[in-house]
Amino acid sequence: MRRDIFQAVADPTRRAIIALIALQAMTPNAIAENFNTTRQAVSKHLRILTECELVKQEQKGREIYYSLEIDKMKEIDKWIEQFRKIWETRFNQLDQVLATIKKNKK
Amino acid sequence: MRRDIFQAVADPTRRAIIALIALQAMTPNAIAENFNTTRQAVSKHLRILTECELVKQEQKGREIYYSLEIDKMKEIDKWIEQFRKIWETRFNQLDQVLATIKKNKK
DNA sequence: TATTTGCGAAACCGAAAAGTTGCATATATA
DNA sequence: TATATATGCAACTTTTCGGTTTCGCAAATA
Repeated sequence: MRRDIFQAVADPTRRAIIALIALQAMTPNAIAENFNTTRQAVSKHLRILTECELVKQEQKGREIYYSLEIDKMKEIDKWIEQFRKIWETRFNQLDQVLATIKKNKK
Repeated sequence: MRRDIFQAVADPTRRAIIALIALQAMTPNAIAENFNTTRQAVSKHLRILTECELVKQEQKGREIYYSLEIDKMKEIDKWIEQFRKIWETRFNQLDQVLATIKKNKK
């Protein structure tokens, strides 16, 4: 069981679930209605998402509402940041090259 | 074969390879030296990364240099963006709440 | 109280993935 | 030219993953 956030996000259904519950909490049944799978399959995805703390539960009677733990998503953003730095640097360099060309044309 | 960028990035070894070749191109042998796996395993990872266009090759004699296709990483960033919006909004809301508390204290 | 509903957990299955081994090919080098 | 080196590719094995089915439990409802 690897259960890290990148592995959790690798599955397209789980990404869809994440997007679905990002703004409002939903029950497993309600979530499952949006997909071509059974409630149990969704339940399994939710367990994986819960295990890596991407999702939190709130029990209301016999219903359980799942919602996104948005802060956890920042971990992915944090990993991406190192690459963002690279492409921003390159963009600035390209920008300078273009500026130089423009200057020389005058 | 799913071969999408999220599945590619799910593997920790592949993430390490990506980080390794982000700044300078490297040969499979040189990359493999950084891990506890065989060259063939690394080669397989590189193939997967190449297939989803995260990595590009440059042949030099009998050596092949692999480097990161940084633009492709933007796809992950793009997906994260929708959530960044959410947490930034919440942060601003929290900020307002704090400002209001401060104001009322005066 | 009996039945329905919402849910998680375990057992099972088929497909896919990750790693290993062995081999083929092309480029260096002695 | 013979050998060593760098690499990719295919076959095979083991593990993991996603899904379904079945079950049990608790809460709602008739």
